[in-house]
Amino acid sequence: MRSRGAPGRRWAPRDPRGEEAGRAAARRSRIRMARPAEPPPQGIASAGSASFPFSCCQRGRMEAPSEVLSKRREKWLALRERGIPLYPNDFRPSHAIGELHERVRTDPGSVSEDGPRFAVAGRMMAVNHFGKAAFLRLRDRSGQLQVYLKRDRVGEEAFALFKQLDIGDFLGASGPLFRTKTGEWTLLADSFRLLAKSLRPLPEKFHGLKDPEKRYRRRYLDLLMNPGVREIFLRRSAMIQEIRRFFLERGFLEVETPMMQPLPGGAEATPFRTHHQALGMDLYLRIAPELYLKRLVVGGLERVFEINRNFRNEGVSTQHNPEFTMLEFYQAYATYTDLMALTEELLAEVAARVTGATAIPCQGETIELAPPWRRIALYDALVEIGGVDRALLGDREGLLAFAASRGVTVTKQQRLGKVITKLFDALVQPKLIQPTYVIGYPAEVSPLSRRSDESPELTERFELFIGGREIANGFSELNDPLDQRERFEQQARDREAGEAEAHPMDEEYLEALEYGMPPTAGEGIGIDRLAMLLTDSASIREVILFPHLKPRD
RNA sequence: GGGCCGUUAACUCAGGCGGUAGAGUAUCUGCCUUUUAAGCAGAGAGUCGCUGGUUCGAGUCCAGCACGGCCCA
Repeated sequence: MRSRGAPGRRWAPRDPRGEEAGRAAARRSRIRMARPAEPPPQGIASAGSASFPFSCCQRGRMEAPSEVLSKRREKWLALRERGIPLYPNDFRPSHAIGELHERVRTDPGSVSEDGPRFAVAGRMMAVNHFGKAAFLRLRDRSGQLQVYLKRDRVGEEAFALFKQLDIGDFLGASGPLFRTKTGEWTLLADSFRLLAKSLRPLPEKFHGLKDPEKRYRRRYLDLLMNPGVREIFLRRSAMIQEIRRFFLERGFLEVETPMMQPLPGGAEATPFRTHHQALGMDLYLRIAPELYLKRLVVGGLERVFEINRNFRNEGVSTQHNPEFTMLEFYQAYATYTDLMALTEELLAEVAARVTGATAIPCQGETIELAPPWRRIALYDALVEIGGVDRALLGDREGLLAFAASRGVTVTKQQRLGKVITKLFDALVQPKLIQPTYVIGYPAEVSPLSRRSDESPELTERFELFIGGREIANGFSELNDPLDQRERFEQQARDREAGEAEAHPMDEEYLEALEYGMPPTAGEGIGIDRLAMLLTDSASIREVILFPHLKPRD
């Protein structure tokens, strides 16, 4: 039924040699009248019918449509009655709008009112109506272009149709480019077509869409109306591409490991539980890919990385979304020291490529990502930055009292290492604005980390803090299967003592270690947190397209 | 989980001590063939988040609930 022949192509002169012929054809028939109106499909009401086949959902409830919505529906039905195709899909733009801007920038001489014709398609974002002419703005993925529509050029019938169209509709237009008297390059339409009709008005053009709830629930409108939002997600995407390139260049293999796991390991967190019907078994959404990635190192994939989602069944905040994206990477024959150097290089390079500089703005301050970064031992940080008396560090009871005095809540059964990290989170972390590695974590809070050769109660582990937020966590991996078994056993005892998030015993992982894992270092970097950093966003919801929200009702 | 704040037209927001609901944008009608948040004239548009209470009378006061935001845990 759809015409794919010459008549259809006159709207899309992809072959420059066809432009002249196309223009002539366009003059002959300025509006592409549709085939005779087909009878409406069964079950779809026609104009005047009591029930409209449209969603009446307003603010999450079913309601009578407002006047504004009713008007659009009436127009929609009227256009259909006239046989205007509301959703044709055979228009082919000859250029993206950005390509036209590039052309007039680099070769303005080749473009004029008498010059080549172009066909563009996009959403109509604004229109200035005059009596017998109109300016409108079409936006596509690459930019925005003004189109000038004159009745005596597109024809009376087509112009009358245009007057029935709305902001938000998709249009295709073709014609030459000219400059208005204010100097703006504008497409002088020989013809246009409706490509998709909209039934709902876009938010107001000047104030846009501000209500955070509406922005997140209807992110498409947010993307349309708030230019900064689009920039954030373009930058997030660029950031991930640069990270991927960085690791691929260094001989890392990108892999994907299970999201549904029979045992949720690799981190301390409450998992989401799900169920496999056919297998009749419970599964957990992963809280980390760590144990699977290390199995791959056992299997000889000495450098692997994964960028993928983790799920943690915890509260929602400006720093936490139940699902979040994590980069994890593992490198054999490396230590946590090597990873600290690698991470400095990674983040400085990614920041420079994505933002243009290694110094980035962060909530009113400037953060310098160029190496080297500060490194400080956990206990020194507690004393020097957190104001903890050094004499208290080995004294669990004294620390408990100190924690209570600072309003840090610690449960009675929690062991010393846990108290230490809680104090750190409350007293030190918010002050670590410039990139800082905190090193030397107690073994009891690091059940997967290799012990330090000098101080076996500590591990070869670091956490990276930037802007007061934890960005990365890395360590030399524990590859001694006996020590690993003992750590798991201690975790099991902690769990029995009430630590619900203690790491579960994982016999299959231990079996893999028993086959032998080369000395390895591994690290996880929170991609959402990094995106917040590189876009200067205060909330994680600003860097996640569809952050978790409760359903309305 | 706790505290504070918010929810009024499609969008952004006003609504003093309780008395018939307001503006701008958008929409509709008329005029306008180089506008830029176009302009001029006119018109229409609301379950004031939900439920209950107080009151002759509730957008406004009270209670509960829902959703969201910020802070704390």
